[in-house]
Amino acid sequence: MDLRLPDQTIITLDPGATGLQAAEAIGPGLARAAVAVKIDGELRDLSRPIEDGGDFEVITLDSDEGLHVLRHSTAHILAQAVLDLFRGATFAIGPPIEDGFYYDFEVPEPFTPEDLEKLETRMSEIIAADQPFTRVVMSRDEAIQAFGDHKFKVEIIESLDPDEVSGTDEVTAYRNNGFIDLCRGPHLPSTGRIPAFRLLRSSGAYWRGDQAREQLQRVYGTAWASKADLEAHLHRLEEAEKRDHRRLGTELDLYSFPPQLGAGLAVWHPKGGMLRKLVEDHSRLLHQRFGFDFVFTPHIGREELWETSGHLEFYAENMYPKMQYEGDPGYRVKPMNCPFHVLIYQSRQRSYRELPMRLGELGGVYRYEQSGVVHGILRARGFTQDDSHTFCTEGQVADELKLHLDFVLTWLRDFGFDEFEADLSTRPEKAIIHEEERWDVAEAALADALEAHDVAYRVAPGEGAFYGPKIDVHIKDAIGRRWQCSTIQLDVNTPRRFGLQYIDSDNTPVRPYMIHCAKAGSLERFMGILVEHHAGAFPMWLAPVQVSIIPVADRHDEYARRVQQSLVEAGLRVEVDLSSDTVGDKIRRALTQKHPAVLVVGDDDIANSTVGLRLYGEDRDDRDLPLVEATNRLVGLARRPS
RNA sequence: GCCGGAGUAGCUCAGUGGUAGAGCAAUUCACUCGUAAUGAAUAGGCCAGGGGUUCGACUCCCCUCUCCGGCUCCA
Repeated sequence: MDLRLPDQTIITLDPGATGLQAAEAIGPGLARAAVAVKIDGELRDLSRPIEDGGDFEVITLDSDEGLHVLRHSTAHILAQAVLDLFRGATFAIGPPIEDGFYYDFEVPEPFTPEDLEKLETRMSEIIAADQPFTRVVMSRDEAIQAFGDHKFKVEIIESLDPDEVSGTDEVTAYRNNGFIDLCRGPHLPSTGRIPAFRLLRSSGAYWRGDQAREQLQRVYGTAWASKADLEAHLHRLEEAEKRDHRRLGTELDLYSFPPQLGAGLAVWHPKGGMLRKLVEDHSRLLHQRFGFDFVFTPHIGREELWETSGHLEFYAENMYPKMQYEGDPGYRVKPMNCPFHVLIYQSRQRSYRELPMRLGELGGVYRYEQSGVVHGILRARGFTQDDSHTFCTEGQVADELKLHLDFVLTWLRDFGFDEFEADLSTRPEKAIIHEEERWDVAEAALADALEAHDVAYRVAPGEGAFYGPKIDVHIKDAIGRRWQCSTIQLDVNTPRRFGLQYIDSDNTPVRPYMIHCAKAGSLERFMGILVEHHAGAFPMWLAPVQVSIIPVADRHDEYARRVQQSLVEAGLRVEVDLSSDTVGDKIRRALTQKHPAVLVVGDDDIANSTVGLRLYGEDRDDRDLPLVEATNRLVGLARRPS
């Protein structure tokens, strides 16, 4: 049989040769590094015979697929250790995930940190024993027999679609020593091939993610191709912790979450308030540039409004309860701005000549999030949407969607994000919408808009809002994490529910389409992402304090204040450090606060009208710089991006 | 909401069934200094809140609140 290698060379082997033998035929070094092989795109164990030729690739720990195999095998060993050490434990599922793996168990008592240490020790013993993994093929009935003591495994076996697994009524399992686990594989040749792993934490998880089902104990771990890689990964986790927006919020004095306010509710301190103002200003500016008019609407509205909009039907669990005095109709705090904008549209009769009508608002909304999910300002109960609603004709939909996408991408780029991925979410099953053809038009228009902007996207079938399909734009931050921010949703339902119409050129009433769009999503969440993305060291145009001035001694205070005055007149946000600390201490404080620019002024500067300039992130300073020149440079650096 | 962990000075954290500790920050004084911590002194606490057990609770038990890690959900 012939195997075609990735470089297109062909090697010829006897049929039935194993993947390992094939790797040896290529080279002994490769064979030693091999953890699995890939034949015609299918990952397989090294020890498994190859019957027919095809495209062949050796998988090592240098690739994501190799790490996937490594982590999957490590998860098996975790399960093996748990079953060894905990009487009465049974195991559910244990897949590899990004950067690691987890395994879910049903155990009488949750795992403690000490338990994790014991498990790591046991796993190390299993790895040291270098037990070979053996692939076992069995019939479904045999498998149910073999896993009879483990109810979750039996449930999995019974739910497997035979056609999907192998086209036969067979399932596979992997055995090492006395331990066997149901698994599609592939696995490492033996347990000794795991170079480095660590258990990270345990937590609760539901069987199949269903709150109504058993609560299991999930153990998270990670595994890497080398001890150095593991250390690097643990270091990255620490770095992520250092840029945690809650920690930086305290350190940089941006915002806090007073317990007296309740979960998910933040107060913004002066520096955080400045950050907000800058973000809000930019939002208003771009709205205006893209042809949106700003509106203002109240925080509460009659409950009836939410009945009409359908939110009480679909969204009630996230809404705060009704506020009502005796004899009045009862009010709800708004979780969304849409119905209010609809009311503006409806305030008088509309003509086709007025469309598209684009209404924008920085609207404060409140949502009752489950207590366990609130997370700083990334997931709050009160937040501000940079919301807009566009009313347009069917013929305008495609162009409007393109304009909205353009707006969204401009916004994100201005804040320093330039890697995007989009999800196109299509009609969900729960959508109780009669105008199906409108859904089809809408979904096609969104796909067109994405293609017109050359944004990579994937289709998420059935994940649209109940009122229409949507595009969600995800950004990648400085340490590679993906965040969902912007959303553009085409709404075919709200105009119908509110009976919206406009008078067309032929004097007939027509129902408009509606487009919901949020660029940041939640301004607070977006600012949290900004804090983590920049690790608190904002680009100069966003920095609450742009320049701090440090007089060397207190006889320089007056000059420092004059410099401040002159920079403020140039439009900069400037602080002077008038404390009696040493220069080194003041510098340290300015750097810790991540101020973009530091000006040190002393005797020479007073004599020559100069300053010493040091920029954040540059470990050097520029002395004897004429103040005029420094001002020009700083003003240039502080310019907003678009 | 569920599972687990936690809450001690503004921040980071020690501590123990017998009257509460450190570092940083703060305040005062001295120092007046040229690019990441000058020194000394002072002040600061209903040990999250409420019940209980106990001669005695910050410590043990129960409830509530808030936070953390997940599940689930989502902007």
